[in-house]
Amino acid sequence: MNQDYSGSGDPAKSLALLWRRETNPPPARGPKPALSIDQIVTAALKIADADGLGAMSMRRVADELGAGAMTLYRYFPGKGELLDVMLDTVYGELPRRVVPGEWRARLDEVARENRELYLRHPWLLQVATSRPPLGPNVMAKYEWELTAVEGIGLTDVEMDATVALVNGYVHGAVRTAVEARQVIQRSGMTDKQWWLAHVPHLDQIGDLEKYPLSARVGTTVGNEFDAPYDSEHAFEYGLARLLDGVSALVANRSAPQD
Amino acid sequence: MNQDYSGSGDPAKSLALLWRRETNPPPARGPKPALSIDQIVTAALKIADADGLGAMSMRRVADELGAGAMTLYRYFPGKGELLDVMLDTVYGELPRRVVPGEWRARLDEVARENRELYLRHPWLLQVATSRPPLGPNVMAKYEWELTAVEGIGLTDVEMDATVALVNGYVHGAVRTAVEARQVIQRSGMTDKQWWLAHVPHLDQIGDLEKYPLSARVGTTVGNEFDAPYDSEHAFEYGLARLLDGVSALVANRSAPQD
DNA sequence: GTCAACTGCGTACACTGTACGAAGAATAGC
DNA sequence: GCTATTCTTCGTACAGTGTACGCAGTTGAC
Repeated sequence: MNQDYSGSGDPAKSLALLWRRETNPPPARGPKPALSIDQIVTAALKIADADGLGAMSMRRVADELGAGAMTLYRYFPGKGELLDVMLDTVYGELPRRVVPGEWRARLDEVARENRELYLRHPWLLQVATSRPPLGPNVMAKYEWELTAVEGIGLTDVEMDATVALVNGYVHGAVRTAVEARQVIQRSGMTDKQWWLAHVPHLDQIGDLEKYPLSARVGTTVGNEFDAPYDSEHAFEYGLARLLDGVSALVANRSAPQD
Repeated sequence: MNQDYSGSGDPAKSLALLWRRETNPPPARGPKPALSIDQIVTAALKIADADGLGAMSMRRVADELGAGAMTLYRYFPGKGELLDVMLDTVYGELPRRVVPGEWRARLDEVARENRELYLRHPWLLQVATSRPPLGPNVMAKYEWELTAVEGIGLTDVEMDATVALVNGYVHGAVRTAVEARQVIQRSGMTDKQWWLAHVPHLDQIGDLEKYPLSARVGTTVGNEFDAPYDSEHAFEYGLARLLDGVSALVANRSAPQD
């Protein structure tokens, strides 16, 4: 679900980092810093993108920059704050296109842009965002997402809930897809191979006839997709259902019949 | 998203553990084992429920049982297999009620039972389930979930996708709720306190007027719920939208008009 | 030239999963 | 009862983690 990391410290310090504002005038005496916030964030992003959050240790980031591990603590209070800045930074990659026309097209765009972002930076899926770092890109993202559902008859509360619903949906769908992709890599087995390795033992142990629906549906799905889980299809199916559901609410709001 | 843990080993050994089948006759010579699979799983569940998956280390589980850490490896090939058995065990807590009447009531029950389970065992949210351990309760759960959408006009593929959609939705909704609950505990601040601590600095740093929708909607939501995120409301809202979406599909299937 | 202020970073600590192998216990065969 | 065999328990070790502490060395003001 989440790493525990999030900048737990002083809001002033965190916000200064996120918006790249120096709170104090630069010190007159002493050596100039050899690194910068941006350099460290870039190095950390490179590692997280390539090898995952688990591989992004302070030592590894420092190595990447040819520095000692403790040096990073001159720039960030801790790993949590580094992660906060990484998050705000990649949110900056969102094109944030505002699609003209219907709200549904706009909300669809929100879902797809978020999906692309998660696929490009799968470590995002591990970052808790219930109290997001209030950097420029986090703010702009929320504003853009609200724009998609503004002026279509929803209340403010419904607007917020709808945006959260779409975000949550995309998060879950991509998590499932990425999990499936990673497990193939790690295990060196496709889903079909994995299944075939289990069936004979399962058959010997349990009464497979007790699960007739699972057997029927599992077989059909397996044949259709050559895998128990086809992520592309699942994403499209789920998004269509979700937007249909929102559609019903919007229709109800614009033409209430009771 | 996920801990990397899952029993990566030999299917025969994993399935034997899950179904509690001894593959070989019990050994004649040597001391009798002092522990049992069930004892270890019970201890591990107690720790995970109380303090989270992060606290559930092999050493801690062993301590709980008054044994040495390495002793556990006589019973489980590794931590992954222990987690597999834990997962199958808690799935056994699902009442798996089959609600009579409409499919929607059944699917609603599926969502709510899963929600209860996640709330009772939040560590479940951290366990990757793209290749679930094929134990008795995992199998029964899938069969029960398919029962909810059987015979309402969906194809096998749509049945599987619908069940996955509902499961994914519940996972995401509870994850968000649990995250919010935990962050309050850890930080000792309510969301409102946290927000109030940030606003003055934000105001000084950025141009808050650039985010008019966020300001308006954020304020309304904050007033309405006394928190940026009210999990009960969010769950109900999202589930209603989702089932409405499925409803549209089911209606289309039972009365195709094109 | 002196000194204060600053940066870089080595070391240390308490954790993790688990490979290895030694120590001890229980039984079979005599 | 004795020995050999087989099995269980678990101490130690290793390569990791985030980061507190404090020392060494650099820079610029006076």
